[in-house]
Amino acid sequence: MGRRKLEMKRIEDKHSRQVTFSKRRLGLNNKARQLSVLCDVDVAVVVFSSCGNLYEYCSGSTESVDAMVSRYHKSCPQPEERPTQDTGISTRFKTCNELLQSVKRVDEEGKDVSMSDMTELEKELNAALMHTRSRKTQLMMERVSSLREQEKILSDENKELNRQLQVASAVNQYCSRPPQKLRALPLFKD
Amino acid sequence: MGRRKLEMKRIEDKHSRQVTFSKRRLGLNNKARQLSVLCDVDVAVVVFSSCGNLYEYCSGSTESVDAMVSRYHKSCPQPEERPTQDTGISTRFKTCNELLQSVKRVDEEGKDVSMSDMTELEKELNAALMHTRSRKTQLMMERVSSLREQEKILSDENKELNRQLQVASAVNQYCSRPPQKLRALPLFKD
DNA sequence: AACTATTTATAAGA
DNA sequence: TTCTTATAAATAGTT
Repeated sequence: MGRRKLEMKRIEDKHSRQVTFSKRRLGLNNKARQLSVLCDVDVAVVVFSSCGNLYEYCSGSTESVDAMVSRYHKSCPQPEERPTQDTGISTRFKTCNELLQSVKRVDEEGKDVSMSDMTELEKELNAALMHTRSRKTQLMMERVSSLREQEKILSDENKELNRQLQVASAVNQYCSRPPQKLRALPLFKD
Repeated sequence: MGRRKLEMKRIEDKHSRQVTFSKRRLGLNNKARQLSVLCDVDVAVVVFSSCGNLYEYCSGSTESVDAMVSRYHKSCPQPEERPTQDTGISTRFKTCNELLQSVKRVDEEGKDVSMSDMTELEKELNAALMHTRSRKTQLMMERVSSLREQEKILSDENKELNRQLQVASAVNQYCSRPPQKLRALPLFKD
């Protein structure tokens, strides 16, 4: 999508490649954000540039943030990943969308907004960011623990299967003795 | 981009949301692949769906997210000292502890600190925050991939054990037939 | 950084 | 699910 169709191969011109990288990296982040918002999922994008720089994007969901955060606080009292200092700021906004509307309004109305309004909005946005970050962490932690559980189940199942297999092999070994030997056994006496 | 413009908020209709998720997830992967090919960089995309499913995309078909991350670790022995991707701010502090000492000093000396010192410190703290966040994301991704790998290994082992067990049971069943029946079989003819 | 001609992605419909 | 198509969005090359 541009003045001409690009071949899907490495752009040889260094400058063009850099420009395309900047544009498309932002584009990718936008796509990730849209997917996350529209479909209510969490998305992370990580890009390692060839010279070793790291770029990442990470989404947060807007759904029932407060409930999530408090649940997370209750269930995860881990010192290492304590969600960011809850400053006691609570948004007066019901939804993240409402908050974004305010930002848009400020953006559109331009200079008609007071300093204190902006400060307030900054606080709100910061609080929303905290919540989002907490939720992201929580989702990842949940995913990790569910994988751990799955691992435990599989591991147990594995042990049990191994045991059964051992029993089965023992029986097989018994059965695979030559027939004449079998006939001599008490089991076949009658 | 479609028949009508979509509001950037959670799609409430479950079916539409699912359809959009499928389409856009593939779209995101395509964008990631294009970025990776055109600009010669490595890209990873991780999606956690709300019901806990994990979808990953990773440029370079042979390289897992995990491998990518460890490669990154190797090439950057001191990630905490690298300038951040977004701000380009690099800390003049060798350690996080040194930074914290500065904060403490500011806190104790109270008003004797200039505005520009505070601005500088704010920048440093912000940079440190960025690094911490990146590292956290990386560590979590690493954990998720290694757990996924472990899950795969166990799952394969499980399948194989089940197969072996099935064979073993079949043999057992054969062996546990009553002796008179066994004697009638061609195997015991002579 | 903006612009704009094109290409690409995709929402809704079938 | 898959295809089609009208339309929105992204972006390659230009300024």
